[in-house]
Amino acid sequence: MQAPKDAVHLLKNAGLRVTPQREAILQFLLDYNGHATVDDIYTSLQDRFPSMSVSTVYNTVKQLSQVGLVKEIGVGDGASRFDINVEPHHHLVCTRCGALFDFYLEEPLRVSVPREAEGFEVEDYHVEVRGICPRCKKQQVS
Amino acid sequence: MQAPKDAVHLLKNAGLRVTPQREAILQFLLDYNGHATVDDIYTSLQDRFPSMSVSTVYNTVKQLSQVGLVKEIGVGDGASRFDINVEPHHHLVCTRCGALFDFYLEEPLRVSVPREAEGFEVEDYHVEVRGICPRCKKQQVS
DNA sequence: ACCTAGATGAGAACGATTCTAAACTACAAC
DNA sequence: GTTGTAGTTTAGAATCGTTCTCATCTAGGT
Repeated sequence: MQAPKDAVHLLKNAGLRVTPQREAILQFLLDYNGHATVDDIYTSLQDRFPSMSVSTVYNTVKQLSQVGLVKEIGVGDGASRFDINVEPHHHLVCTRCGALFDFYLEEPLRVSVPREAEGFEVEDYHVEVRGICPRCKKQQVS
Repeated sequence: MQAPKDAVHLLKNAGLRVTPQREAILQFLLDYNGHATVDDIYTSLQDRFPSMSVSTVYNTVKQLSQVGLVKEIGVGDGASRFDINVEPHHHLVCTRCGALFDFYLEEPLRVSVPREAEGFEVEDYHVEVRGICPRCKKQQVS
């Protein structure tokens, strides 16, 4: 039996209670093509849930992360972003406009733990590549 | 002529005005063995500069970053850290206690820019390895 | 239909950082 | 040395993302 892909079943399979807000938030992330911030989610769902609080969005995305349905990515200083792509992957970040692009490593990283951290147990890693995205490059006054 | 290593000359060579606060902040970072936060700097210099404002620390570390004398590293959510080690290097982060360790890659990363980001101009990259540091591993109740 | 653990909502609180505006000072020019 | 001024510092307010509190509400098992 394959795991179903609609929000309700994903929530149930993860052992989370199904509430309208959670369903909407997860569905939003499933439909959203990119890396949404809490505010993206919050403002996009204002129409359907005028009384939903930001706390609910924060609580929900945190729980979705915990059960592995979404991945939190925090690049630089700004707001955290939430990604429905939970496969291990990395990001290109535009230092001009903040745009974010996924990328995959051709081969896994070999980390040589330094002496002073001997015994460090690696859980995972994330590569943040900074640079200028094609759009911003075009807009450069040259 | 080699570039001198004391704070005053470093500031001058970088074209920054030499103020007592700047000198003290840069000297603190030169002496500090690790990754200091703005608060570390601010509280450590309270004795010598009781009236120094946090803004000054923020302004100064920002300028020092801009001229390449220090490197800002932002891992996860907490406060930014500032590193006098400006060589390209990466970090192990303990997910329990937040401890930070430097590490170097054995070979440079090969980044394959995805199609949707064709033309992305890579400036630099930073690898954040998450895991459990040896100290926290020992303290685990098993 | 009922009960209760868990979820929601409104707003306060928080920590990191940035902004503002007035007073001060490094340093180049005289 | 004195002066002028652009750049710096200061205190505190403001901002932003996020977490907390607690009273109300509800999903879902019985």
